[in-house]
Amino acid sequence: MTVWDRPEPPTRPAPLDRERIVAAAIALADEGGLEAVSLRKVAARLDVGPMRLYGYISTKQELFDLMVDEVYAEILPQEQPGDWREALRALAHRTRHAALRHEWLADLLGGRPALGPNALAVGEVTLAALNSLADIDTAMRAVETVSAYFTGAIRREIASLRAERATGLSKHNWQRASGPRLTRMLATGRFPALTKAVYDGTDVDAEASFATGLEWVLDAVAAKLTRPPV
Amino acid sequence: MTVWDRPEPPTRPAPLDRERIVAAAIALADEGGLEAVSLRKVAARLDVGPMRLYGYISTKQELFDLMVDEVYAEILPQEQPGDWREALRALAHRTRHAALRHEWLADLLGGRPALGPNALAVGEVTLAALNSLADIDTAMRAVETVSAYFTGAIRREIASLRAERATGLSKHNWQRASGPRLTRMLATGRFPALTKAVYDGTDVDAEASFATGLEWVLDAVAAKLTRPPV
DNA sequence: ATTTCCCTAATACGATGTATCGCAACAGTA
DNA sequence: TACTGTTGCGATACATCGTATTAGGGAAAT
Repeated sequence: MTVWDRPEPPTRPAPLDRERIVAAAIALADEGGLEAVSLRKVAARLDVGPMRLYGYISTKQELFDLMVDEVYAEILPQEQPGDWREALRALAHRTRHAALRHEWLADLLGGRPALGPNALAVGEVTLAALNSLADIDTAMRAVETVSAYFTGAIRREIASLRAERATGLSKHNWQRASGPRLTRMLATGRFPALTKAVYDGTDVDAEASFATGLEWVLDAVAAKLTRPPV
Repeated sequence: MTVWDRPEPPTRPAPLDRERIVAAAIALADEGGLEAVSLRKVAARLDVGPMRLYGYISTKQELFDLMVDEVYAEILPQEQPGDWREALRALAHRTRHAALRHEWLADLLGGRPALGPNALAVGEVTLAALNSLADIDTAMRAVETVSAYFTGAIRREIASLRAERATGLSKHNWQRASGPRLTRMLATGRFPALTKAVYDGTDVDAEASFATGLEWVLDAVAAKLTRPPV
């Protein structure tokens, strides 16, 4: 019996697992933003019927959760950081860089509790860095405060970045020059402080402004950590 | 010619303006969250064809922008606040309360630059409160830092609130008791700091934790404002 | 060899955002 | 008063989406 006589084996279904699914979804999101992620497109990229995915996730939201946790793996520092301040600073900057690599992360950050394994691991090393310096409650408050800051700051930065991209102008230049409505509103004189800020404010690098605000918040945390040393 | 003889006048199209549209959209969002807002449903609530809305907005995203700016009208304080600290504190708390009234705001906050008239007005009074105390750049940094904090904190709070609502348990109790996977993961011993936080941490009121973190950040800002008095 | 069962793919459904098109009522002119 | 142009509204249409349901076919069990 030659090869020609034997029928082809039936096409086996493409092997699949969550890792592959999440990777495909992240690739789509990196290319076209969150809105480019549809279960149908993810499935297509894996040569699979859309319904197949429901064996691995039961809702699109769960896919987003998995994507976020995958990014937390990038955020998790490889080596144990030095002191608490370095740990929190690193967490903030690593999260920011992850969001710059995966802008869609900004849309998801803080949107729901992150309870995946990698997110937990990040939480663990972060809390651990504060272990010996404060009681648990203070430590949690510190982490939450810093996290709130950088979550909000990252979201704003990505939002500005997208707006710039959409208009093709830097935010500052846009406000000053062609944003016609804004220019008109500022010209009304009803917003003197804003106007001064727009025209006289220094254009500062996004990373620098992020870092500055972060150090302020870290200073605040430091004050609370050392005040009652516990 | 009696009334009976005269034909009814032709049904005039329902009068419409942005205000009505936005109000309908906000009502829908308050009832069922952002995902309950569809142009069709907004139109239906106004007894109008869906396409009619495109005379007033050109995209669903624009409707969201209008909704957000409408909420900024609630956030704008009625009386001029006292000192800068009071101004920033009030801004934070008023935004938080607005988000508790309109939970969907948390999904939109920081998602894109807020440039509507009410948002600008809020920005104006906020910046104005810092006018005499710092140069423009410092003032902007202060506002941005505080805003980043409360934006992130509000998002987290609403996210937790929804998660609690979905499971019917307080976050703390849920972690401790029935969240089976989380309990199992903590039991592995791989997350000692987290475990301690979950089991030994005090359950604190959301508003108190928001306020505490806020005061920390305000302390930090105060330090930077007074250091170089300018 | 036959039957059972599970997994896959196909089909189906209701909903969505928005483009397009045709019409009907009004304004202005003859 | 008849006619014509214009404007803006509604209906229809389309591609897409998340997901429920169904039917089929290969693997495992008998």
